[in-house]
Amino acid sequence: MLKLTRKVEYALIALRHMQAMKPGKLTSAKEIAEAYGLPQQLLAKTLQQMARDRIIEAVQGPSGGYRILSNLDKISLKDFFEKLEGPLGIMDCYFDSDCVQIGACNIRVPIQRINENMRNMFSKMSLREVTQ
Amino acid sequence: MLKLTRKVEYALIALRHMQAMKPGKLTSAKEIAEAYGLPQQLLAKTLQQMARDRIIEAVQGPSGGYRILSNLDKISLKDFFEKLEGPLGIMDCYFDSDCVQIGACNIRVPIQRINENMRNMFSKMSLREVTQ
DNA sequence: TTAAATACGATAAAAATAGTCGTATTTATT
DNA sequence: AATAAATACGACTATTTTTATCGTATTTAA
Ligand code: FES
Ligand code: FES
Repeated sequence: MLKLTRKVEYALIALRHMQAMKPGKLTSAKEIAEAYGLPQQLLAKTLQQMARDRIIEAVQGPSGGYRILSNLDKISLKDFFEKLEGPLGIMDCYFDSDCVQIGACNIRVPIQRINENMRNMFSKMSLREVTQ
Repeated sequence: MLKLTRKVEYALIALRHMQAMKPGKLTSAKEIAEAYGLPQQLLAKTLQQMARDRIIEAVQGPSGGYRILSNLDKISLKDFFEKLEGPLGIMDCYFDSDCVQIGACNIRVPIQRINENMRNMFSKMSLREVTQ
C-alpha cells in the first residue's frame, strides 16, 4: 500500500548510480540495466523521460549515454515524483474531479489534510538525499 | 501514485458516517452503500474486516448493523492502514524480502529513510482526525 | 417461519502496471 | 561512405493488482 512504481524505483537506482560516478561521465542504459538486472528497454524509457524533464542529459550516438544535469539538491522528492508520475496525493478527487460521488462524499476535507501532509513531507526532502 | 485503495476509502467514508450519528446506534452496510453510492458487497466486506479488527462492532440479524467500537483517538492512521492493507511502505523490500535484486540494489538505505518518514507521519495522525 | 441482516470464500471483470517490439534517429569510429 | 552503438518513442502485449460480483451459510428480530 502506498507503493512506488517500478518506473520511479528504476529512476532512483539509475540516479544513484550516476551520482556515484565521476561528474560529467556518461552511463548508458545498458550498463545500468546489466549492473542491477533491470529490464533495459523500460529503464531506457524512464531515462528518456528524465532527460525530457531536464533532470539528466542524454547524449546520442555510440559511446553516448546519460549524465546528471540538474542540481539534485534543488529538486524535491515531490517534484521528482510528480514529474514521473503526475500529481501526488492519496486520492485523486482533487486533480481530476470526476469522482463519481463528489457531492455525496464526506471525506474530501480530511483527505485533503492528509494530502497536504504528504506533499509537505516530500517537498522537504531533496532528490539528493536519496541519491547520495 | 501513492494512492489509497477503494477499500480504505470506503472504510473512511463509513467510519465518518457512523461517527456522525448518535453513539451506539447501528448502521447497516446497505444504508451506507445507498447514501454514498458505493458497491454494497464490497463495502460490507470492508466493514466485516474492520469488525474482525475490533474497530467497529457487528450485530447480526434483521435490524442489525455496525457501530463504532474503539476509541478512534487511540488508533493511528498507520495502524488503521496496516490493518486493512498490510505493511505500509513505499517499497516492500523490507517486508517480503524476496526482491529479485537484493544485494545489487543501491537504494535500500535511502528508501528505508523515506519509509520511516511516512510511517512516522501516519503514526502521528489519529483515525479520529479523519472521521470527525 | 420468514425476512433482513452479517460472514465469507470463490470467482470474474476491469484497470493499472510492467515489459517488449519495431523502427527511426543520431553520431563516433573505421 | 559504411557500420555499429547508442538514444527516442509509439504501439502493443503480458502480468499483476484492484475492484466488484456471486453464491451460500449463519444469525436473529419480528
Ligand atoms: S470526492 Fe472522491 S472520494 Fe470523496
Ligand atoms: S529495490 Fe528491492 S532491494 Fe532495492
